[in-house]
Amino acid sequence: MAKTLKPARDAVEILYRRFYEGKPARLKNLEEARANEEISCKIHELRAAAALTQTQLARLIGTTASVICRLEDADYEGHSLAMLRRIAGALNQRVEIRFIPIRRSA
Amino acid sequence: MAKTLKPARDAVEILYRRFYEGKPARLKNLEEARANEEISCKIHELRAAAALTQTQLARLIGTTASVICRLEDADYEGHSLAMLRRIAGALNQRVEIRFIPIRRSA
DNA sequence: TTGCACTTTCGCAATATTGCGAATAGACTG
DNA sequence: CAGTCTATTCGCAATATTGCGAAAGTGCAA
Repeated sequence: MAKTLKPARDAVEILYRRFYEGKPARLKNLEEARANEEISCKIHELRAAAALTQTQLARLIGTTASVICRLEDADYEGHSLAMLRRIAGALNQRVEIRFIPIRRSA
Repeated sequence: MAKTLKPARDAVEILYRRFYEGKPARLKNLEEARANEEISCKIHELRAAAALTQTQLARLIGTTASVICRLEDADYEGHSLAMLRRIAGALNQRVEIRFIPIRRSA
């Protein structure tokens, strides 16, 4: 109440301050969630770009539509390299993995 | 016997022709093996660059040295995104994943 | 040679991911 | 409306990855 913070710009910023700012563990979870979401999104984009249905892609990699659906769910946390490679292979892509340094802002 | 191939340059090329050329399944396995080897190598390099022993890195990510050793084994096929992220996180890196189109040479 | 730190290999239990069918929901068309 | 195609959710078995200790293999220095 006291410290007179300058007013937050919007709801997102308010929520960020309340739940994440200065809480490394939560920030880490947030980053993981974003990373998973990104992968799900890429899989969906790749499939869409190839103009395939979930069932068609599933058959290409030897599994079922429900599995593809699970992979494209942004909340899915079980992404594996093996599955990414299977999908990439079916769509004539390869998976590149890079480790990128993070500059920590103290 | 007949077709009069021009002589192969070296043993590697001979072996390549005998076992891989024109055999997509084997080429795919070869590519996977190379990808796994590359990841193992990167993990090792990252750890070396951070000047950590396997035991030290293991403690950073909450596991044991034997696990790290397994990951750095070039023949290991079980690399997972989860583990790569744990290692990256401990070493202040992030894992970037990209799908890259393969130009198929017919 | 011994000691010491580090690495590697092995086996098995614990956990996580995948396989897959069934049921449901949504969108679109005739 | 029914019919069709697509997407989503659920549960559980099958497979894959991880956890972890014990034992043995390296390399180096005293």
